[in-house]
Amino acid sequence: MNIGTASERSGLPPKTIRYYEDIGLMKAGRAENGYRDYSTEDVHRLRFLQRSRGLGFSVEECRQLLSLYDDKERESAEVKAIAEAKLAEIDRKLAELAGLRDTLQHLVRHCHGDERPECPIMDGLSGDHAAA
Amino acid sequence: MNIGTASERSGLPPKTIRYYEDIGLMKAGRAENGYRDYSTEDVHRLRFLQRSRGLGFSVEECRQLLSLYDDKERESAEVKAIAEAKLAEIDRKLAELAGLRDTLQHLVRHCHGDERPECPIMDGLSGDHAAA
DNA sequence: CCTTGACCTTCCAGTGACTGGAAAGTGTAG
DNA sequence: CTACACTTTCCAGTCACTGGAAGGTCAAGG
Repeated sequence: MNIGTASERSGLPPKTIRYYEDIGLMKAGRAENGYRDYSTEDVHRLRFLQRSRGLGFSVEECRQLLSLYDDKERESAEVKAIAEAKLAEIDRKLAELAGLRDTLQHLVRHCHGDERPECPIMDGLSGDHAAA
Repeated sequence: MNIGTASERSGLPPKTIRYYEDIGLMKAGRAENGYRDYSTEDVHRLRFLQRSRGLGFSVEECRQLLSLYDDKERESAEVKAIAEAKLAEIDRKLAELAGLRDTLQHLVRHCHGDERPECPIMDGLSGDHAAA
């Protein structure tokens, strides 16, 4: 199947699929006319990539995951370790983002938001106390 | 004061301060020897930038915020609108990240993580059911 | 006075993960 | 036959820095 179809079925834009090939993440066969040719298995690998990226794994982590995916002898412990590290990272990001949210919300709540120039948001961003 | 001192006091690396000057976000005076020269007010603006960026505002948003910061006649409503839009965006990101976390945690919890090759994480990443 | 080393300058290149667009070839439907 | 969608490659741009090279400046120690 052509790249357009593989794109639809995997949820990855054609540009991204070509990019993944460029960086050696996913190579496809070629038809006689020079067009890339994708098998159903290829589409599975693309979906795998689409999901992993969507779950926050970096391209390099996807490369690892993909090689484990291909390795039928791999140990599940290896996969679990990678996933757990990523989970911890997501938790860190969540906490950080929640902190930002609170600071910003505090600022917004205390701003009267009218035509006057006084603004606690500005004060909060420029002051020396607390914040992020 | 030199860029190194301004860097320490603002929390921004010298490279970043020069970069901000490059993109016209923050220009500094020059001493006779050609070194950049920062005033206390400059350091305040740098801190403002450091905080705003840390709170997730893009450089372009910081540019807006900074011009409002400089405009003593600005209306707080304007600032509030920008901050509220950013808050909504952070909430979206938080929800998305929480979703990822749940999916990944589910996967990790169901993986026995031993020497066997069977792995629910891999299945979850490659399968067609569910996931973010 | 000279050297050392920390600091400063500019400029160019690279990061991650794409995305956009140009120019040209291919396939298909009317 | 023509239009148009799809494909190819390649080059450039995005965002917000960051690294490094090559060279100028400055204060302290010998």
